[in-house]
Amino acid sequence: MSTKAERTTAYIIETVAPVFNKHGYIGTSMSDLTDATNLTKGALYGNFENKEALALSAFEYNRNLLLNAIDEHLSIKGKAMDRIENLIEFYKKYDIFTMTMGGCPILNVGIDAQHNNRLLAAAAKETIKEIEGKIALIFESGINNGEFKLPVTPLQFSKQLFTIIQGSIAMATLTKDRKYLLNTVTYLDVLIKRELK
Amino acid sequence: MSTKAERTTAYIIETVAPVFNKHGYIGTSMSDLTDATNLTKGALYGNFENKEALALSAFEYNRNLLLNAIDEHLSIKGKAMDRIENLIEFYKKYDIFTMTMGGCPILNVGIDAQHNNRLLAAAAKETIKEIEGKIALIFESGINNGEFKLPVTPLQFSKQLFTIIQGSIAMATLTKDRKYLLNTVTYLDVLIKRELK
DNA sequence: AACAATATATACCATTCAGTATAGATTTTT
DNA sequence: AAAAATCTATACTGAATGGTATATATTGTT
Repeated sequence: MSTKAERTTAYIIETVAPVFNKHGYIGTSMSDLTDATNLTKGALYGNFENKEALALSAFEYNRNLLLNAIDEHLSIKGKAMDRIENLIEFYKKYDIFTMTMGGCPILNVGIDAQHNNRLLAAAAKETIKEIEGKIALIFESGINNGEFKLPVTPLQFSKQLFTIIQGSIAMATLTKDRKYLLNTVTYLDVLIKRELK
Repeated sequence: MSTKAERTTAYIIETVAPVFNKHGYIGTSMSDLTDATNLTKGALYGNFENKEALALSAFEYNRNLLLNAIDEHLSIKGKAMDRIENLIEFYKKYDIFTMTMGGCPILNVGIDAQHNNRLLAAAAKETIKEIEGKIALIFESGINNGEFKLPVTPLQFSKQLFTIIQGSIAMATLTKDRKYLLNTVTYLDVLIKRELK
């Protein structure tokens, strides 16, 4: 069983995560957080050292949700190609998935923190690396199984795939139009099948 | 000849634009702006109604720099395909181009303003539409000249092209690695030539 | 149930925030 | 060059900022 303190710490992170993700590090005030949590400053500062620690925990929380979802979609039974397609299907509905967290945490935090907070910016960058690595592993297994060949290294191919995905996320976010996700990610599906043989 | 007041207004916008673009609307304080301009609040508030008007003018300034550069690269002599390739070459060095303004204004302002400022968010969205339209016009002329055919409408093709470009911009920004621009935009070049015939 | 440990609420701190009134300086016009 | 118009510096608001000290509740342990 978890102690009460652990549960409130978890509650704070969950509640605070979408607020930080939406309004950014500077754009989020401590009073925004006391409003959202219905707790007082004493409670927040009792559980976290300062605003920065809160923001970092909040990002880590969203990041884990995302990485877990990616792992889940990449670990289905079947060929490597099936796993990649399953991931692409996930990104078609990425806007719905990130709804509760208030948008893509990588994009939001990464851009927001760029010139405002070193640790957050580094965390976003690190998350990208992790995702690229996960996708690359699938491509690698597909090559080793003799399932397909790639024109470039698995990591390079993974990077280009994720770049297009992140592009459609950015465009869908900036224009508030989910068609960018649907169309481009669908196009991506066609593209990969053509490239891999 | 321009009056002194017009020149200081222009000076303020130029000086303030990269500050807003880097630190965002909320992340930029009026004292940041007095520091950057070496002017006082009186001067700033004498030339602009408030912080929001300043931020809007700043974005408009960066946006115009970008749109002019795009127009320039799309209006060279030659076939439609040459113009598109010339634009792609421009985006290969986009990080250098946006250096002085502190990064891509569409991405930075669009993401930053998403939940913080309606007008700025709308302005970023509108700029995307304009760029997509400009690119679509070139594709249209290429079709009308019998230069190539497209698998989808010119605007749709333009949107997908720009999505991939914006993806490489986002990734290059988030990871501080310009290889994303080089690789993906190069890949884009190959892709288009294959798709268009 | 009583005590110790911990968690939360309250009231406060100095600082910074966007914005303003006004006086003085500088242009522009006559 | 004098007068009118405009622009900028200074000093100031009240409100909000992140953070803290401390008192009061609420836990967990004996």
